[in-house]
Amino acid sequence: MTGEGRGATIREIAEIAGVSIATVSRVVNGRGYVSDATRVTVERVVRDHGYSANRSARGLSSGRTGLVGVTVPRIHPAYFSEIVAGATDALYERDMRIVLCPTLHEHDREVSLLNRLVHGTTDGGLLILPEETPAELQTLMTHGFQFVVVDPRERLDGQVPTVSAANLSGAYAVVSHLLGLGHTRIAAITGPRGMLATEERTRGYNAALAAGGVMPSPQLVVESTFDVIGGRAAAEQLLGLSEPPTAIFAFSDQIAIGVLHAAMAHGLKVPDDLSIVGFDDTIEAELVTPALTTVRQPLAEMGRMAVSLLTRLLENRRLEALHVELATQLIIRDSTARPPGL
Amino acid sequence: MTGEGRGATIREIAEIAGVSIATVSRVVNGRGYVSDATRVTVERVVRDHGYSANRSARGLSSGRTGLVGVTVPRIHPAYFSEIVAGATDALYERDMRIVLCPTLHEHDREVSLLNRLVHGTTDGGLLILPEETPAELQTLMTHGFQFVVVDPRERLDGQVPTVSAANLSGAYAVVSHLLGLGHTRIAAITGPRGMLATEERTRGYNAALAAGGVMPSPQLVVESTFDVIGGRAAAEQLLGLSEPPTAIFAFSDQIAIGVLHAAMAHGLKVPDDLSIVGFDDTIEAELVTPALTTVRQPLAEMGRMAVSLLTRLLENRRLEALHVELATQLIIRDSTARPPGL
DNA sequence: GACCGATTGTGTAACGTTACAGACGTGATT
DNA sequence: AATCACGTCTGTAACGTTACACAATCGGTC
Repeated sequence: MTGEGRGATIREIAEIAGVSIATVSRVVNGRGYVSDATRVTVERVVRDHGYSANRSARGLSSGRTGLVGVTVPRIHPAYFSEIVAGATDALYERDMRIVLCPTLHEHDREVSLLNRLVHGTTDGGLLILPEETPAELQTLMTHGFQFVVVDPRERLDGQVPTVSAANLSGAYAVVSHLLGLGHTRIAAITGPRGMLATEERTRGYNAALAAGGVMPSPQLVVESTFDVIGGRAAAEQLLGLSEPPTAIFAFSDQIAIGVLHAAMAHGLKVPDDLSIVGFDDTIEAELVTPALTTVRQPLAEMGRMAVSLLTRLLENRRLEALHVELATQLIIRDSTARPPGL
Repeated sequence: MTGEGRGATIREIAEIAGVSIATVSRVVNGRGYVSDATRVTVERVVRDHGYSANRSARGLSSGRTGLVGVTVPRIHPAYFSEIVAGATDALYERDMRIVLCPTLHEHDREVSLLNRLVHGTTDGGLLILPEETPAELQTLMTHGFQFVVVDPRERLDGQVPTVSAANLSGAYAVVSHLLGLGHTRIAAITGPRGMLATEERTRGYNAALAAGGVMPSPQLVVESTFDVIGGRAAAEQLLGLSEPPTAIFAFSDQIAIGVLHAAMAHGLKVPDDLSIVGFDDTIEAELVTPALTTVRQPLAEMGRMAVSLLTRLLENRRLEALHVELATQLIIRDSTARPPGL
């Protein structure tokens, strides 16, 4: 049945140590009463024989697997990998491991993946930018699956625990910064319509313009995907206007880099001829020239926070009503300056 | 004992379908003889009740967990995440999942992690740029743990299956390209001494210089860490020489970006005043300006290949003597040109 | 000296699955 | 008629652990 994978069983350890398996179990798990003498003896035997509990058996018996499923659209973009890195780190401290499931943005794949994770594979889940509708997430909850959503795609009401960043205030800070430099024709290249991040940042953008007494102009707001290609195309559109913007607020660093490329293609110097601001503060922001002014999202921290919520959830069984929003911070680098002629 | 995690058990499915649990198991796993009629019936019941086998129970009974442990220094740098992405993808196709373990470059952490992975947690492992000494890896093997090493840090002899990239020929192609452009003062910023990647690329560098009839100059070879900071510092050193190089071959894209920053700080135009070549072809290479000429390592492919080796290993029990080296390819972009004055 | 509560240890029934050893027809072959 | 091979299905023993009920020991206290 089993492979030849070495490693003593709890029964062997018990026999060698001259105690019952229950005692060994209690020593290993650190629960229940065990005298110091017995504990020391058992611990020595365990160490000498390199014993480590079989996780499948433990999972079957206790109902805990020590595994947390993490679904994520794709591993690769820095945005996601930073969140995952934070989560993995926090889980490691709790002696738990991560089961990574990239969904490739495919809704069905994500659903089937979750179904499989639910039953006996994992203790709970972290859903990063999930494809599920709020209704599907509700269903998942009522089925007894414990999870935390990181960076929700849509607004989730009440029940589902979420961790997100302060998108609105981040966007507000960006536009205030640009207004402060003297810009008035400030464009925005948003993410896809309907996404929470897009909506919130747009609201921050509008609010800051209003506070600065600047009339918003519809043609200065262009929708895009959150990547370099989309950013570049949107920037082309903006730079082709009869009265082009002097500053562009890109809703992701990737978009901002696309803008940078477009600006160069147009022979514009950044930040002298055009100011550019990104969002996220992934590593790329500091690699490009000029280094991007951007909004720092505490990505790793979001991952850690999500783990923290999840473990509390797993212990207490739905305690606190939790929607956590972590603060964002404007990072001023070299891609923003006063508008030309000022 | 168990949590309230819903989901029917195999016994319930069997009862509803009017067959034995053994039959359900055979249908679900697609092994053994089952008549078409029974198969269809069981499949319908399974679908209707959203049944999915409890993985812990399966793991306990069959000795297979369907989980593969992946150790990786850090998740985040594109270099690693691309390999992991490839591996995850390949595992998904085999209905297996990945248990991700970042080692943070800590040798002890990696060892303890592996010890825990060995017993009943995973079926095997993928060790990306492992910290273990060859001797430790040998021990691991003789203990019956099945694994594949991706991008070995040191040369591993015979027994341990490895997947790596054609470092030597990649480096050779870089230097040939630079020589072809007319460069003769070609510097190299290597990775840390002793690492296989460093050694191989250095050999390729030297071989190409020799083939081109160019005398190597020791002061043109500088050691660095594989990151931007190290690259920048090493570049400063090279650019400060009385007779600075006209081209710099960086042993990673990160290093190359550091060089780019240093060049800008020195007021040098790339590629007009200085040609720069990277290695890896991670996304960053295309983001920066000018886009980097670099050596493409098929990172995702390496991950996929490692999975392929591992699954064969898990099925056949050590079949083929396997050291796979995947081809690299020179990608010429905008950071290389003829040397100044030619 | 009987009883109590606090400690420490034991024995064993789950947990849900797979693997294996059959049972039972059913034709074909001897 | 006996035997065999084959296809289909059943029943049940593991797998290694945890949780739980319960025994044993030991001071103290009435």
